[in-house]
Amino acid sequence: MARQRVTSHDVAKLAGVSQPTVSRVFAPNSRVSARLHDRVKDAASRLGYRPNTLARSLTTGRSGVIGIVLAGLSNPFYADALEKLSAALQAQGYRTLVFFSANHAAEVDGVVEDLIDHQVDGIVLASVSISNTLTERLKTSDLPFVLFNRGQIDASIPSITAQNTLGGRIAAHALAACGHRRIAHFSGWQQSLNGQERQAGFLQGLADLGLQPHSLTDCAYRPQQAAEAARHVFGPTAAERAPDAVFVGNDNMAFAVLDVLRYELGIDVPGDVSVIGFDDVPAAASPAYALTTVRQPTNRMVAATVSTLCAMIDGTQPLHTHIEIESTLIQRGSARLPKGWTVPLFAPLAPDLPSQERAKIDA
Amino acid sequence: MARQRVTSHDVAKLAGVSQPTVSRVFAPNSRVSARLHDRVKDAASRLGYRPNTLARSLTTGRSGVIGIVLAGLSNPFYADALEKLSAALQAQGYRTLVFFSANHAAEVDGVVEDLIDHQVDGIVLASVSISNTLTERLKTSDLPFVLFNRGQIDASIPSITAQNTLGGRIAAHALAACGHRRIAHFSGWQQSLNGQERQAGFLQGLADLGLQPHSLTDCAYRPQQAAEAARHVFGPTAAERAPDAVFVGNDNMAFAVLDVLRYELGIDVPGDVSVIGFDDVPAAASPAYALTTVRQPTNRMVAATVSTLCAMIDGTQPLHTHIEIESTLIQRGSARLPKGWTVPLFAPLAPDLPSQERAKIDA
DNA sequence: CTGAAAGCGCTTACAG
DNA sequence: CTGAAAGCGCTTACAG
Repeated sequence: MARQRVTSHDVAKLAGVSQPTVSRVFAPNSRVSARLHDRVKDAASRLGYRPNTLARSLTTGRSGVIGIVLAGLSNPFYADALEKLSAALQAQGYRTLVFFSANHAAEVDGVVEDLIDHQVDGIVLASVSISNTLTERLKTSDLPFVLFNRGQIDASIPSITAQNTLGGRIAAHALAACGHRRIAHFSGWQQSLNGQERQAGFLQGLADLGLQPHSLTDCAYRPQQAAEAARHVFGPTAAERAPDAVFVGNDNMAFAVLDVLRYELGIDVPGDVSVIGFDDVPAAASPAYALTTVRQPTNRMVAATVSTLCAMIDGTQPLHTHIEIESTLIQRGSARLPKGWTVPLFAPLAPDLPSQERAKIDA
Repeated sequence: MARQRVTSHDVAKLAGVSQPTVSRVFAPNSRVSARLHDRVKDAASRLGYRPNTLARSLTTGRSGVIGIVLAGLSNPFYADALEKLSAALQAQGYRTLVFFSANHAAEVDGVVEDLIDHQVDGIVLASVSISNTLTERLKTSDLPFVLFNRGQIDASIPSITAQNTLGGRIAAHALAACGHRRIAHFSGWQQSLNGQERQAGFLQGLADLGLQPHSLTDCAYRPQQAAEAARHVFGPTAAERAPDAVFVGNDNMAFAVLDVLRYELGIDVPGDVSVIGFDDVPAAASPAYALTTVRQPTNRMVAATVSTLCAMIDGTQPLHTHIEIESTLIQRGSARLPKGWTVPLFAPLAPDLPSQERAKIDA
């Protein structure tokens, strides 16, 4: 099977030049006389020649491909992010090798070895479950990588997230402003920093107001678990008095909660219960959900991720190891906020991780 | 920047063997004595050696990567398909290089050149807008490729789709069985075979019953255009009598139609109007939509795609150039079908493209 | 500006 | 089973 038969040697022969000259004609910045240049271009197009990227990568040591590791695409936040990451990377001249790894840490680790074998120039880790041993491995591998939408205790590892803690705090204040006092939280995975921070912010927000949470349920970012939690906490068999509001750890879970509330339990949202999500995925804007939610600005998170990674690849120390993009509340119909209510200005939070640098970006 | 420093030479030196022996230890089927094998493995793990895939690819001529070209992920059908394609390919030992290309044919073409340069072993084209010149180019390039969810007039090009024509026909019969007589179609892109076939099937189904369509609107697979069409056809300013049912070219557009009908126009679905979609994406099952739809069996389409592509890569002629996977109606709440209604058994359709082989798979 | 030479890190006949 | 040799298709100093 001889695909891609024609090489620079063939072109050289036809054009009557040396092989390196052909190579130079196709190199970004090379000095070749106009005469030879044209002769080579001519021969190349007659032969249908295109440089073999693999061979180029082998000599230059740069493959021009970035690996992206994702848990999956069933959460539209990641589908959107992947598409945007890929576009932004492509704009920088990179291709993207995409790996999906379910949430087993072992699997993620294997995937990364694979990525290293393929000589990727850098990695974006966008999977929530990344073992610390893996990030350690990656650190020693000397391969540039950044965590997308995934915090990390280790302050030296570059990561880009939204303001998770602030977002949780905003949600608590908003729900309280609706008049609710029995506010539950169906949280994201409490083994992930994202999940922890959103919950911590939520508790902080309640504390600001002298409130206690109705209950805290770890739903692990799984819609099914969130639906279960909704049945459990709002259903007829609930042990204690049901909450009158719930802050859900992400939109994808919030949709499941809304479905259970409205169509299984016959609860009116926001008449009886208010719901606030996190992410602002496209479906949140659909009138079928009209989900009030804390927005993660994907575009800016992607831009920060790509520029950080590119800087690292080019050998520049990134300015900030951790970048937090502003989270804002998007008001729609699932929480009965008073007209004209706006998020209060909080005193800046003491960083919950003292060693962690934080850069608030507002471009 | 010396990443991946350690090579087979380093390992060879440490293990006291020749470099090719190291190579053999890491090759799938090589004969190496147990003693040397262990010594090499040992040295390799002490050095943290892993074979350089790029170098291997350069010599073997196989990169182990498959290119996937997609228009985008905003349609959850493709998000789901991408994840499954990637998993199935990975199970066959392939990695996936993913390219998104908006719907400009020129862009898709550029992407494919890029893929060829990267020495992919094969390509899955899952973008609706692929120029015929491109498929021609691909054919001459001698690179195995298959069209996923995208038909092609040229019968020699392998493609895997659902039974689009049959699906459209089923939708027409189902809507008629609801008692509707003014049935509109908001179609998929009429420049694509998928869109054409679904519409042709729909018209055929109506013709079976002696019916005429209320109207045909090409919505190009864009939810926005479908929403526009809904406003236009069902809105108060509609020129003629509004339809009482609509078959929408895919689910993603159907959601937009449902939103307009219910929340902008106050039309009861299915009380006033029945809606049927195409795809059966996960959100169709949500009670917020409860969309009755023609199912495209993604799993089986993916399996057929991967096995066809792998066969081609291994030099086997694929048994069928065109594989159509069975389409079935999923009954939910957006069409008021009589209890117990089932799809009639149709006489097989004369193939609308005489030259095209068709294989109905029912595994 | 251009060519001859060496090398990127593997694999694969070819001998032994 | 194992090693010496050649080669995959490029790029990059090195001379000229």
